[in-house]
Amino acid sequence: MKYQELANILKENIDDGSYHETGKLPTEEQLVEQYGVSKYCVRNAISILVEFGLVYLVQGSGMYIRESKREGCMSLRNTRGVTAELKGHSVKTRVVHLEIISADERIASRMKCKTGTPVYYIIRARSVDGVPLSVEYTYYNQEIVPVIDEKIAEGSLFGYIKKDLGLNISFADKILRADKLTKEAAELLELEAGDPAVIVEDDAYLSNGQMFNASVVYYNYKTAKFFELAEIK
Amino acid sequence: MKYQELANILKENIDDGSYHETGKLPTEEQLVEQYGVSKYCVRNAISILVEFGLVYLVQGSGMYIRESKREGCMSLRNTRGVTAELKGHSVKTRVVHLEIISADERIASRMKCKTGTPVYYIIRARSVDGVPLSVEYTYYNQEIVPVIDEKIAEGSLFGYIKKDLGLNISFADKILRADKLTKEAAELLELEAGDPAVIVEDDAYLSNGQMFNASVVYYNYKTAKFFELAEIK
DNA sequence: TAGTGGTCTAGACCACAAA
DNA sequence: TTGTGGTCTAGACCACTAT
Repeated sequence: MKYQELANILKENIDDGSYHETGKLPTEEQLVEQYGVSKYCVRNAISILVEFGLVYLVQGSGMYIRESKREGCMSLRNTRGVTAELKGHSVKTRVVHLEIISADERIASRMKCKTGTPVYYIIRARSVDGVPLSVEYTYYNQEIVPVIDEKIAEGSLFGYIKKDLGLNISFADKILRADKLTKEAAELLELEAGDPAVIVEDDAYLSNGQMFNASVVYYNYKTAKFFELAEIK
Repeated sequence: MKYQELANILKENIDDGSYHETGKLPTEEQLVEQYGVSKYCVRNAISILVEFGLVYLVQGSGMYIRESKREGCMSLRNTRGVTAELKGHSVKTRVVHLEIISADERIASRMKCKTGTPVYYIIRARSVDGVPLSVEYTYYNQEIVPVIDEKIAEGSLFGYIKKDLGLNISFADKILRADKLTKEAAELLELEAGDPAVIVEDDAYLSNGQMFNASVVYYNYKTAKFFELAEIK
């Protein structure tokens, strides 16, 4: 994809400070000429930069560089796994619990599967640079993901499903709220029961529309921050 | 814009259940023919639906309808104001405090303006159907927004800035976390000090790149939920 | 009025999914 | 193999900004 490559080039240029003097990108026309691609590619590349919050556009005026303060924050939109998100830090995952259970009504409804379907129930605790970050309670439909062992669960489960199983993960619904920590989650986060937590409920789907994973993650309120870029129209 | 109109039509069709039987939209080619527009328009329209989480695309297969459980949830990405977001409910805004102050160093750094710049400092409390939803602490640069009175602050400030002042609001950076409520915020939310809260810090910019508004909003953990759609690539 | 981003068309060809 | 979404081009014209 030409436009993805162009986006990468422009991203590097921005990081290099190549456009620092003017604070804006070359015009569409100039980019078309410089890189020998069509306007379609240029606009597609730019829209990637916009999505990442690197650039904002003003019709009739130009494409301006925008620096955002996402440092140390996690993205809610680009699910690339915590490890990739917080690179440069030591992210460790500990598997607290791992078993296969038979879906009761509650779980079946949550997982959009039949009661009795075998599902993995996994509890994982994550830490960043030695500080607890999150506790995750997650279910995987075993009919879709046949094998998960402790070693696999210590790494990126999404990565495993994509690369090793060859399944196409497509999208996820997330619901985000705050609540008091349960005693159990508090212990794993080295906090007190009743302390606040950001809670993210996550339903993940394959490209065929099947839900394969449902999870609830409790985040350490002292360290976890999320960022979001909103376009206002 | 043809593609925006087409998106609206398709959105209605989806709500009507016109595509219920197959669970998917007509093919791109069919839409091109049916609506007499180019593929460009069709794809732009579809990408709006994708952004809203109404549809997901599978290359080589089709465009599938996707229902998400955003009911009662607020969006972090599409900042249209709480009132529009939660329509069907009675959203009330009470202005707790409103004054003009001179930016000290801390505020000037936060607002990216010079110390001494006059800024509005406003505290607002919102309720939905009589239940407290949020407490907002917000600053507006008075050099950009010259006049805010209590009546204006009771309504949509963004709407006022856009429609009445004719300024172009472009984008916002948000940081999201959880923390314990202060005593003051707890009182306004009818909760206890130390109770959890989702906290959203918001920096809003005009299309010329100027920041005009910074705010911190504390949400009632018993009622406030946010949703987010993540695409996984 | 000139510069620059946004919309739209027509058409070619590629990549992936499903039968 | 056929259907369907994804990429890419060339070119016309519109809408907004800045001067």
